[in-house]
Amino acid sequence: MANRAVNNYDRSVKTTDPTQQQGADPNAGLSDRIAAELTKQVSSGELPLGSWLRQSKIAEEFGTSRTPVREAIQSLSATGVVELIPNRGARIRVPSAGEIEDGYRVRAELEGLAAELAATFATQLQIDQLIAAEELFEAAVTEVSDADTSVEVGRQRWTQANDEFHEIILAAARNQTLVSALAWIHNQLPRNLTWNELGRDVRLMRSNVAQHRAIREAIEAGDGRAARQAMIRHVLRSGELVLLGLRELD
Amino acid sequence: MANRAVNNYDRSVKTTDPTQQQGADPNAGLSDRIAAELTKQVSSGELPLGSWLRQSKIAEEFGTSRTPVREAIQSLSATGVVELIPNRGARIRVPSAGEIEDGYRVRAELEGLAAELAATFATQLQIDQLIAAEELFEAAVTEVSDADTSVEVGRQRWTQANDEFHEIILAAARNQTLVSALAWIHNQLPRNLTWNELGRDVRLMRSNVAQHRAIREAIEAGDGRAARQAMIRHVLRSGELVLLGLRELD
DNA sequence: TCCACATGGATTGTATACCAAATGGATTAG
DNA sequence: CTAATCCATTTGGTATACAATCCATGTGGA
Repeated sequence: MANRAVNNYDRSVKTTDPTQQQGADPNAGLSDRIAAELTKQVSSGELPLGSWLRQSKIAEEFGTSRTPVREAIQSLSATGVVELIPNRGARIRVPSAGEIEDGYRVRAELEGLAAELAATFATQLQIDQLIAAEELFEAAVTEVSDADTSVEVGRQRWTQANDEFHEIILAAARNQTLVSALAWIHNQLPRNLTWNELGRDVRLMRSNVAQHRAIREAIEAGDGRAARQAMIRHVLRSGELVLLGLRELD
Repeated sequence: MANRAVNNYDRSVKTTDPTQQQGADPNAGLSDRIAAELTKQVSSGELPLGSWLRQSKIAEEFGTSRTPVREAIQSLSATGVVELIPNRGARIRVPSAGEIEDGYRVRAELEGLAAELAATFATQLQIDQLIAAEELFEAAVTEVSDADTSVEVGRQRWTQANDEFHEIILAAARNQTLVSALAWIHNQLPRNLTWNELGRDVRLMRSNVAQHRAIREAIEAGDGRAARQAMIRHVLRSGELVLLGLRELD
């Protein structure tokens, strides 16, 4: 019925994975666009972990039939965003403590590789971008310390800085499979877990900023081994923080 | 019409990814079963790289309607087995040289981590299983050297030994995310590429067997760092072999 | 009071039919 | 030999129907 027209500006061959990035989707494939939008909503926390994905409701929201919605859900299941329970539907995966532990170990390895590669391939421009991201971090810290500004602002600022920092390193690593692999693992491990723990304590944030600086310095110095080690430590500490937060819930 | 009854021996909650392993599918979800079967056929080379997946034909083969087939294809696209060309259909992805290079770099890292973890966690039983796999390797080598037996037998034997060897290490690593991550990358990089190069030259095979032995010895000695290094070298060499084979085609 | 069991509503999973849009190749015109 | 046109095939999406399944709720009995 209410069917919005599809704009066909541009023919793209679309060789990459659908749900990979948060970027606004081009033309190809309603199901892909729905899948991408849903993953974005999961990552942003707009859709809470453990909640159900009702096909009819989603179809209504997007103004489509159930068919492309079901295809999208299949994609989400394949990428691990969602778990499929037979005859019950799709539920947004809430990782167990064990899965988080395992996941951060793998993520550390991959990001460590990215840092090592970045140490040999990074351009001066990318180094400068890393430094800019660090300044964003410090801005976020002072914003949180400041009693005036809301917590939400600080959260967004910090998240953005963090995303940028890691994405710059990833770009500098010049390995497309690595990009895909990290996108994959970000679907397994919900992104924002870290902030929940970090945002409480300014000392933790300062420590975190220092870790980022150490990574950048190693990359700038072209010391691949040091960059890798610094990155691995950084990611593993984040994982420990998240696990600590989980154990508090008992 | 011709609709086979579905056996419901066993209710499984099915929390894991659908196309993950090659194992025969349980109950849940026709689309999942189709996706799993198709990925298996791609991995085994039954479906050649670059060929098209025709919805109608597949639907006919499985005795279903197009609906679950389309959902399965969406899953395959999400896992990277297939590339989706708008209005043209799904084609089995044939990775470029660059993708293979990047992919093997990532795979080396992940398998290296697995080997390191295995060095600390492997049980004596698993060590024995690794040794058994090594004997399978040697059997395959002699079988290939022997002019009587067909090449296909040697190929299957070697592939099985290789799969077993790496799966045992993976099991010994005790990290479920790592299992999933390697399953993911196996969908990006078709599995059997290595054999095509390895099978030609018995010296290459012997060298390969030696690499496997070195890995096992490091694991047996509990030397994580050595196991990681040996595994990384092993995987990277396989990647170089595959790349050499590709360049020959020019 | 509490447990076992039937019942009904909601939702998924699959089939079927239909059609617009697009694509690549064949055919035809220049 | 090239360019425009036409056409068969295939996808992508809508709509609808319906069996199977599951869960919650309520009912009856010990």
